[in-house]
Amino acid sequence: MRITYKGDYALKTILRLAENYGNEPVTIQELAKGSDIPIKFLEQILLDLKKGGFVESRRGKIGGYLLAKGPSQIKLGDVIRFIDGQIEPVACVDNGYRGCKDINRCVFRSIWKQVTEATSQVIDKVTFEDLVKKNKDLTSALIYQI
Amino acid sequence: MRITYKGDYALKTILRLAENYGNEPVTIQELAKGSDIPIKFLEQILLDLKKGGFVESRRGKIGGYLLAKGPSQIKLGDVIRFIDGQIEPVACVDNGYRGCKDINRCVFRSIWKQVTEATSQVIDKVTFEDLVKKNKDLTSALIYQI
DNA sequence: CTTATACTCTACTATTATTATAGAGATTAT
DNA sequence: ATAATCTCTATAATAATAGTAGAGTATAAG
Repeated sequence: MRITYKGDYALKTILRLAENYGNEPVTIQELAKGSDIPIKFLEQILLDLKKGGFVESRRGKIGGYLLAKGPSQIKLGDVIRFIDGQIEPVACVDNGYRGCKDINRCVFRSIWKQVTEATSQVIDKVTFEDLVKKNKDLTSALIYQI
Repeated sequence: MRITYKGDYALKTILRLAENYGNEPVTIQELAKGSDIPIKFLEQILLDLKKGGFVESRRGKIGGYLLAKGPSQIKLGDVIRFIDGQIEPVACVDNGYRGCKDINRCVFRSIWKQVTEATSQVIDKVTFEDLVKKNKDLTSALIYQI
């Protein structure tokens, strides 16, 4: 698995919208500025996320973006897989793969499967509800420190 | 972590040399042909692996490549890290990273660390001695099947 | 019904990493 | 000497990533 900038931006944006869940839509402008993301790049990412069913949009004067479902219903792994593709470290773990002559004899393949499985365990057990909570705790802990 | 073709070739080559451990050097020619790797590409990879202390070479008529240490002393993770770089899914897990404004408040960071840790657990516990054995078992099982 | 605001869509460009390919040079066993 | 083999550097082709540009569409509000 490799998280690209696109993926990183997508995750940050979803987190931001998760924190805003239940409130008014947030504009691309605000999202971009708040997370330090190039606005035109974020536009594309948001369109993707919309196609993926993660966000909804409203046009016009009081437009912006909203989470399409509750933060508890979006797993971290869902977004990662949708934006950055399969989490496998090599293509050969994928079922459609036909690059290797004798894939069934490949001792590495089972290793990649183990890595994939271990990674899934981590990213599929965390929802954005968890992340919102965690983020709140982190921030308040920091304030308390000061 | 992402295994590139270069990494894949490197692993296959080390495995091949591990199987040959204790015997005569194997030429690039043979290694390339046996694992279906472009020969000129493999040349470069072998030079890298030599710099990394994984293999030794002999020039001249009966030249070729040898493993520089015992298969039990080479972990899968060693080769992966050396050839394909850090196994972290994003750069920010790396200590030198300074891309994020408030990295200490990043809820994703701990996730990436967990993924990294889980991946290490898999790739650092397997040596090429293990892989040679596993490969032998796999092959004989296949023969037995026929 | 006009206007300002905000999302939508498609095309294009720059940069970097990956995956090679090419060819001249150096070493060594025979 | 010479044939076989590794060594080294440069270059090229392709694809992925990251970002930019601009014209178009929808909508709330006056």
